[in-house]
Amino acid sequence: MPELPEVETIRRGLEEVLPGRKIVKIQKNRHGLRIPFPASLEAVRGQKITGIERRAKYLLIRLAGGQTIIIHLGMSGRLMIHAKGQKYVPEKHDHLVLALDNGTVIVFNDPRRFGLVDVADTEKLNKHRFFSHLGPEPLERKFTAAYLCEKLHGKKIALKLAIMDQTVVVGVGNIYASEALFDAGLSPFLPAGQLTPADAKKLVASIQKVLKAAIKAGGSSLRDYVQTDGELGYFQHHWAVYGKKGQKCKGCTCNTAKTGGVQQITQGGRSTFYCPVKQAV
DNA sequence: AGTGTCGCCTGAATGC
DNA sequence: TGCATTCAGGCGACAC
Repeated sequence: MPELPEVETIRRGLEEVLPGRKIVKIQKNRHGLRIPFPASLEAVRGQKITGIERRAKYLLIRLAGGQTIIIHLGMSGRLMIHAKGQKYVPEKHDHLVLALDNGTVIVFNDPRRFGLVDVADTEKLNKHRFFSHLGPEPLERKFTAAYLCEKLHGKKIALKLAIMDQTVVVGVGNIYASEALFDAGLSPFLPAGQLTPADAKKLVASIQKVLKAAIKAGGSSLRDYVQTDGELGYFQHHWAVYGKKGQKCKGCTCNTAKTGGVQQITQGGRSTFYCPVKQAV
């Protein structure tokens, strides 16, 4: 699924082709995805795109008219760019198609339909229901060990769930939560409020490290992830613990015959992978 | 308020 | 072989 690094990679791809272009056609192939397509989506026709930004896992397409198209890819969403001259052949689950004034076609395909598209006034975006409650971006200065300790103070919730909480920090999904905790050598079960300042420092560094590495790799997390240029990519990414149940963790020095290797358990209805040796409570 | 659970959805993987 | 079941998960809604 697209997590922050994948969304950032897509943002960079879109930034290459969208700014300066005008949207000339909007084709809705169904009434909506997780939420209905807004009536105001029609009003973006004829508008010029001024920039592409990202907040958490949301893509933000800025329009000259003062509005922003909000796109979330959910679990299985893809954006594909068909440059002028590349024939657009409709595929199953192509839900929204935007045509630009230079012949480029942007397609939002999402089999599982957990994604969403909305339109909002750019100036009021921070008050929008998708954004008003969000915590800091993990790669920005506000996300520090001191902030994390203070935010988690008194919480009994498991650390893994805490760092996936959008109000704590955005963009850390199920895969990177497991990877970051492994990198930091912290137990996913630790009551979040018990995180020491020293370990918070490690955790912040590890979250930033794994996200940056994934962005550098060009986004990576799902097998069916497709880059915005339509090319398949990065399926070969190797996780340290994610998806490695029973196997040796990255750089493993454990006696896996005894430990059973990487453990897979469920927290909050989601799979958590961890090394019982390096991430002991 | 903090915490836990559910449901949305399809397709791949697994089970019998 | 083929059908049925399970699993994957972001995130809002809801229950306690």
